[in-house]
Amino acid sequence: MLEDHLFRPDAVRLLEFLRTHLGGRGTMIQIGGAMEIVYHGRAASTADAGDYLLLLKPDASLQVHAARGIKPLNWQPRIDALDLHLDDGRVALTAERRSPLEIVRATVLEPAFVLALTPRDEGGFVLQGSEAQLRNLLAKRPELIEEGLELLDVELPTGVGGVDLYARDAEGRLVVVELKRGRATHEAVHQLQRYVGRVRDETGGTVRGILAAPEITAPARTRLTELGLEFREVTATPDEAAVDLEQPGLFD
Amino acid sequence: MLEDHLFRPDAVRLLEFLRTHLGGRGTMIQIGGAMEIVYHGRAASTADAGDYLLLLKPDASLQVHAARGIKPLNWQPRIDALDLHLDDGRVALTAERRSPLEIVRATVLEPAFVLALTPRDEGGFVLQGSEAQLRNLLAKRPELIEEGLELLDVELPTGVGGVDLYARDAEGRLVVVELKRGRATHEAVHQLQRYVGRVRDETGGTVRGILAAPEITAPARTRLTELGLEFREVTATPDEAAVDLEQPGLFD
DNA sequence: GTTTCGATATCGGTT
DNA sequence: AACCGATGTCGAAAC
Repeated sequence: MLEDHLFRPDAVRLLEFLRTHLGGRGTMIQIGGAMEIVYHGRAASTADAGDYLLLLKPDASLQVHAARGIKPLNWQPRIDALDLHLDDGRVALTAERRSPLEIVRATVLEPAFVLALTPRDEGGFVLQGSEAQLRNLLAKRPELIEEGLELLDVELPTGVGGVDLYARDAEGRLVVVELKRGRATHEAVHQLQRYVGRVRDETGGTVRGILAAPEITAPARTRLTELGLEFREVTATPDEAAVDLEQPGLFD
Repeated sequence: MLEDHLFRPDAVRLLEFLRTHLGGRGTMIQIGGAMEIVYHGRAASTADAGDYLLLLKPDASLQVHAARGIKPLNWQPRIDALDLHLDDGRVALTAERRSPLEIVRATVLEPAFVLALTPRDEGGFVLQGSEAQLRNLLAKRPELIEEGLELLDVELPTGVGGVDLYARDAEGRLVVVELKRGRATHEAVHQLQRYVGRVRDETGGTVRGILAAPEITAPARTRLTELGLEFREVTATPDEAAVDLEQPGLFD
């Protein structure tokens, strides 16, 4: 994985190292040390001289990490052009992106190390517990929401967004179900309200709205009740979704 | 910044390295090499053996990066407990978080390198062009939205969220302004609709609703018009916000 | 390409 | 601690 490295290189050697390794397909470059970072695009930012980690991945994404936080200080999801040059005896790395037009420029003041990595293709990655999985589970077992519920559609487009689950209850009334994999907030309540209103307008009949989530915030619960909508607790544990996945299914 | 390192260490030496350096305040650890990653918490995931970069920052955040993407494969914004032990001749690093209870475990199959970094405190970081800055600018210069607009309040709470700008127009009508720093979507339209409805209910008078953003999506524009609401283009360029910042201001 | 929506969202502010 | 809203959100799927 570690292809090459330099410790405390001078600017010329760093530049040479970068030019050598940046061409390689599948090569990942990491620079650690004192830098200044400038970003200009959808917004703009400047980071004064400080120690940062700059990571350039094989997919042409770039991120600059400081000592804190999951999120990088600056980043670029995809770089279209990369320029390297010496600027006043320092390596300046300018990453440009079109659409939107943005640049991130790192001026390397004092490089502590630079690594050239060639990670092998990553293995499989499986995530359990997404809202999509919960939706598939409930689509197959609508009785987990309410006994007698008959599924009509999944992800039904309404013009104001897609209805997660569209169904008919035991008494023949239409039911709109909005799902959340985590704690539902008042935003989810308003989302449900929009869907219910739209379906009412389109069908002219009685339409129930159910917010199905493992939890709901107190203010959201209040607002939900005011609007005549309902809440159903559905446990979205990864385990249950996994159990579901073990069975061959129609929607997986 | 680079305090210590090992290349291709065996498990015992890696474990010793980690135990030595993890205690240090302000120390950042990076492990690169073949690993397996397991996550269990709000969701659950497994990553098969592959080459990853594991980054443990001084703020007790952890992230594992694969060869693609800005976002880590697995992460933990804050670790409450870290366990290191040898498992079948391999270093297993288990990071636990309470509230919510979650774990990320990395089993290091073949470490390529490990670094101990002590980044100096980062320098200043300034971001220009946030919605908050746009709001401050427009609060000081409401005429940029409409001539004759008189500001009444900023971030006025309404029970369904805060109104970005609350004002009165030249003809004495109340105006609710919803701001977006980027392209406004139908969510912004519905947000504005909620605010306008709430203010109408509370005041009983005529209330105008203005969505102020640099752009608006076509569907959002259609819905906005249907609802009798208005759009005003406001350029949220970092440059203009920066110009504003150069003047000492009330809201900065 | 645009739009939409989920996310282990993260992050910061306020209550 | 819960709640709320912005984010340079990112990223993927649907159209």
